[in-house]
Amino acid sequence: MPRSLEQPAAKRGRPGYDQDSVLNVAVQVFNKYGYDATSMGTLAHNLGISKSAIYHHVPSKGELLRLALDQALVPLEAIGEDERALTGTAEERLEFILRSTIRVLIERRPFVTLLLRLRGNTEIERTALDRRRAVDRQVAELVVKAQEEGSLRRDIDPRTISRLLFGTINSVVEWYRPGGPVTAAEVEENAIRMMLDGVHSRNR
Amino acid sequence: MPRSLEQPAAKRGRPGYDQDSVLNVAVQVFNKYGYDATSMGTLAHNLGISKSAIYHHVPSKGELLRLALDQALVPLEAIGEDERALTGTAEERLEFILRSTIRVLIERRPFVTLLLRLRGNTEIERTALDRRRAVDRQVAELVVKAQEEGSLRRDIDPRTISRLLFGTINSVVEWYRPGGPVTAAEVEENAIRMMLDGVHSRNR
DNA sequence: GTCTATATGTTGATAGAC
DNA sequence: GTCTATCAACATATAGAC
Repeated sequence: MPRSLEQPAAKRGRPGYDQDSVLNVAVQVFNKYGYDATSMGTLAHNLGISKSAIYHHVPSKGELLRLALDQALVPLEAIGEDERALTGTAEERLEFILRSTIRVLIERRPFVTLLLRLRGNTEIERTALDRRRAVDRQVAELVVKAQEEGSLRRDIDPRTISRLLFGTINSVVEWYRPGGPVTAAEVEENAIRMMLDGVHSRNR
Repeated sequence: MPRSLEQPAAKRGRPGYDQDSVLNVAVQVFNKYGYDATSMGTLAHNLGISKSAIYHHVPSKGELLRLALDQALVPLEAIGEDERALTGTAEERLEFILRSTIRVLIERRPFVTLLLRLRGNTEIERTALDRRRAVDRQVAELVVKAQEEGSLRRDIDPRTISRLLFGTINSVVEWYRPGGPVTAAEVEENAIRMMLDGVHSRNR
């Protein structure tokens, strides 16, 4: 069971890693250099231990990736199972999912970042991408329903809408940093307003 | 001097590559597997020639990347130097730049895709990222001016606005495919409308 | 939980023939 | 413009001691 993600989990004295603390450092390093460009040697150096010591905590580099991706996918999948994603108008459900996605994206930023950059080179990556696509599909369906409902504009192809919505939201991982000039709640609110109402001023 | 990018450039008989045709194939392969995950062996296989034959056309893997990134950066930088990006209201200039960026993104999709996925691991990558950031900065400044002008909403931090705008636009490379259900002109128009006016229907 | 060695394959790149 | 042969460096992963 994963511990709190707010702080590096363990890492008390100095080394003395457990799987969680290795995972947290690994994801940071993967995001900095890219998963493929990160060797177990580079990772070992960033952990301050030897390459072989990593294999005490995790059986392979691929498994390290799988564990990290799960940290993003589990909460993302949970959104779609929440009651608020399943009841109410399509507009309400859509907004709930968009807001929740932004929140998960920020709370688990390093893990989601890793997920969003996958290329599908290995079976592990392809499995993760399939799970991600299933999440995306739910939004695409809600966009169609919201258009039929009359709450979303009908002059734009629904697939284009849902893809641009995800593009907007997902880009947050590339620039949001905790402790920066904008709080997580502000990012959520601003992104939602921009997506729903646009950037034009209303008095025009 | 680069030739037309519409068709694979050369590749008449079968092999007989020149630098441009090697570059076009290379970028496709880089985007499929990721630059770092693509070995010269994989690339050679996709080209149908041997590894060493590639080195007749290009001195290194890094130089192949540099040439590809230039194909994206040159037209992106040209947008900011166009007269329409420098005259008129901030709103007009911003819309011109956004529309032009979407166009370049679609016209040079494989090259821009490569640029957008860089991690900055090598000097070549860092130089390209610097050039990209300079392009982004121009938009960020225009957003501030458009807010002062009164054409853009003032209740959202300008940095957040410009970053979400780029997030929306840049995501196009991940799903737009020529010959697909949506034309390039439609993508441009729809993305602009969504960014400026939002996805909400107007009669609410 | 960590280490030093080591096994085994793959990497980017070169030499030199055709 | 392409090839085969080759190399040193580096990759992931294992063995076994402390």
